[in-house]
Amino acid sequence: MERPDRPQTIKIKQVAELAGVAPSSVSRALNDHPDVSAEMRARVLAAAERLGYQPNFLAQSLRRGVSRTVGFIVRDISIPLFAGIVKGAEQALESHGYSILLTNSLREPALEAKYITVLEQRSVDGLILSLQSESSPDTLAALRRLRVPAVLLDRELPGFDLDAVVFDHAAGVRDAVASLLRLGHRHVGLVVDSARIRASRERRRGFLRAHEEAGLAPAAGAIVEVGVFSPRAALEAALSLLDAKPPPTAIVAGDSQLGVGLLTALHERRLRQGIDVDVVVCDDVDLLALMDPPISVVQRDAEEMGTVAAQLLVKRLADATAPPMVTVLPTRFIPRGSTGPAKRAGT
Amino acid sequence: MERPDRPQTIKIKQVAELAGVAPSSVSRALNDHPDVSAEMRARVLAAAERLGYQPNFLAQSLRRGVSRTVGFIVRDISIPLFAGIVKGAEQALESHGYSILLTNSLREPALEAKYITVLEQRSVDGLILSLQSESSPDTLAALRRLRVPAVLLDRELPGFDLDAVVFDHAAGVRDAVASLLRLGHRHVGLVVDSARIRASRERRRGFLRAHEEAGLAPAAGAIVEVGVFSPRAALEAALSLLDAKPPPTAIVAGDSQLGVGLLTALHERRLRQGIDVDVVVCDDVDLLALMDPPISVVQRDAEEMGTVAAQLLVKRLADATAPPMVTVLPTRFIPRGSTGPAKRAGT
DNA sequence: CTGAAAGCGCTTACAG
DNA sequence: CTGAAAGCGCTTACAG
Repeated sequence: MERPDRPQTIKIKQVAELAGVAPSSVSRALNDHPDVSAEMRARVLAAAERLGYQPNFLAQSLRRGVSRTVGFIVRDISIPLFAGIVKGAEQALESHGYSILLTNSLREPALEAKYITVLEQRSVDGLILSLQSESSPDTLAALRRLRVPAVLLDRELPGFDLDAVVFDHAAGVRDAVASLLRLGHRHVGLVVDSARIRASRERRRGFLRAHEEAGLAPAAGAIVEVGVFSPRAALEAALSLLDAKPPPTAIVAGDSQLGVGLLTALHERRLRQGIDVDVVVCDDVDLLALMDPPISVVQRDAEEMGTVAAQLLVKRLADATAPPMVTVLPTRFIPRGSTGPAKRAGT
Repeated sequence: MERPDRPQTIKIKQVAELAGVAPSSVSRALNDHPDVSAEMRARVLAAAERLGYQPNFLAQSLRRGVSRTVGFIVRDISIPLFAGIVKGAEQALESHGYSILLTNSLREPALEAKYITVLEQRSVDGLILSLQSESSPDTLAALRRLRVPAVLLDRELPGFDLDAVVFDHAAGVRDAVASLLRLGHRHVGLVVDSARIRASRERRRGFLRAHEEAGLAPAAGAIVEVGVFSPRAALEAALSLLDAKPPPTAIVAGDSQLGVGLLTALHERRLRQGIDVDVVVCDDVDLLALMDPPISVVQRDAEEMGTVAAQLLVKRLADATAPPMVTVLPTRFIPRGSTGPAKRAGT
């Protein structure tokens, strides 16, 4: 009942011996070096093939000074948006021969900073970062020490000159709120994360712009900020809106977790979306369309963000001197059953 | 407007020079080698600290023959279950100094096999695998060539003697179906993935066991298998159940994607869960509890599966000779509003 | 207890 | 066009 002995890993030296040439020639032949005779190439390829030779990536990386590895820090991979981004990035990077080292910062700036350093120590060629805040001193210090390129996701770090991919949150929220105002809503609420990050600032901007364009003033206390995100804080923020006197007739939740908080709050208050309070969630999670009534959303393409981030990084690795690029990705309001004519407009 | 010159990476040689000792002594001091004098240790630590020395992981890995890196192949990280598993595994592995190289097989056996090889070439110390099938020849061949340990998630590969973590799907489905039968349902449907994987076989087993224990026979055609998963196939499988004559009074969906398929099918047929047809979904996604009525689920702990897989792998890396372990994780039926007394029992 | 040497598995100037 | 040598940045037997 012994395990069969598995063959040892084949090294370049063994290929060289079988082919009757020098290891350096094997390397050149396998790496498509121009100055290799046809005969040499054939002998080497045959020997490599026969032995099933696979070059050791670690050794190549050490010698070449390039690892074809990208570090990816997300706040929490179990949040669907981030999972989508990572999926998009992974596929795009893979097509260029890169692999992803993934870590979760769990929204802790200390971990974020630590992982930036750890990943650099692991010789990643670059980083893709979904940071928690735009002002954590630890993270900023780690970024200043960083000696490889980084692409930022949905954040802006003034003074850092990094490539970035951001969503045009303002446009989607503006369209959603404009639609609500057109439907007669006069008291629309907005729940966002801390205004210390770009995404929340942009959503607020879209919200205000829609009001401005409609010649209307937002209700007092219409915008609620969740300082540090947690499910509990999201729920409480939503409850505080629902419990306002008068309460809003429609509420926009800044992302899917805030959306879950809002729906939980509705549930606790025995209210229904689209009937008692109109609802928009900024993120299109598939189940939202299957609720009753289906929930209107501001949609964004997570995978595309990942794909674009990967492309920016690959470009940056090819040309360190090009000016940093910020790509803006669209968001789109999709009205569904949870938004409609205001029933209690002006309550 | 020049960028400030960032300091070059510090190497062991520079630490040695500053401390006035040999590089080998620096290495020993930093790696807590027993035979190092207190004075040597102090000088080296001071010099390393002063220069901000961080050993090059690639070089250490190559020399030590160990990379503290684990390869993780998931079918699709954007599926919440897998995201949860990866999160759990990442945290557990990180606490042991391991990082994760993540790849998505996209359910394609050819990619799965390729990534097993690629990850091995990248010198991972071990693999955690969420495979598509239990019988893909490419994958099995790649696994036979594999020279590092692997932990299997929710799959069984006879003849491979691998560590594995699996869910006790049968128990949760059995409890769910038993509950439905007790409530008077006499025609319960089950949608599962291909029976060629353990998870589906176990769910079917739980389904049959509940009937057996109740002394009842499952309705003809009660179990529908989705051969190769796709959203479309999931929808069609659910529709075929709903369109049966007579239709089931309750349906159990084998996982969250099949659940989405089922809910979409209900939507298309203008039926409501818990009112027209009772519904159980095997996976607790947070929005399911917020639907109206809330959906009964068979819950499992994705993060725990990741944590346990990581622990098994770490143990295996410490002791290659211990017998392979299969850890079984519980699943739990949580009744909610989408299941209740059969209204059309026996229709 | 410390240092000099060898070596992990490659690649790449450098001769020839 | 090919081979011998050096070197990527470390660690670890081996002397002393």
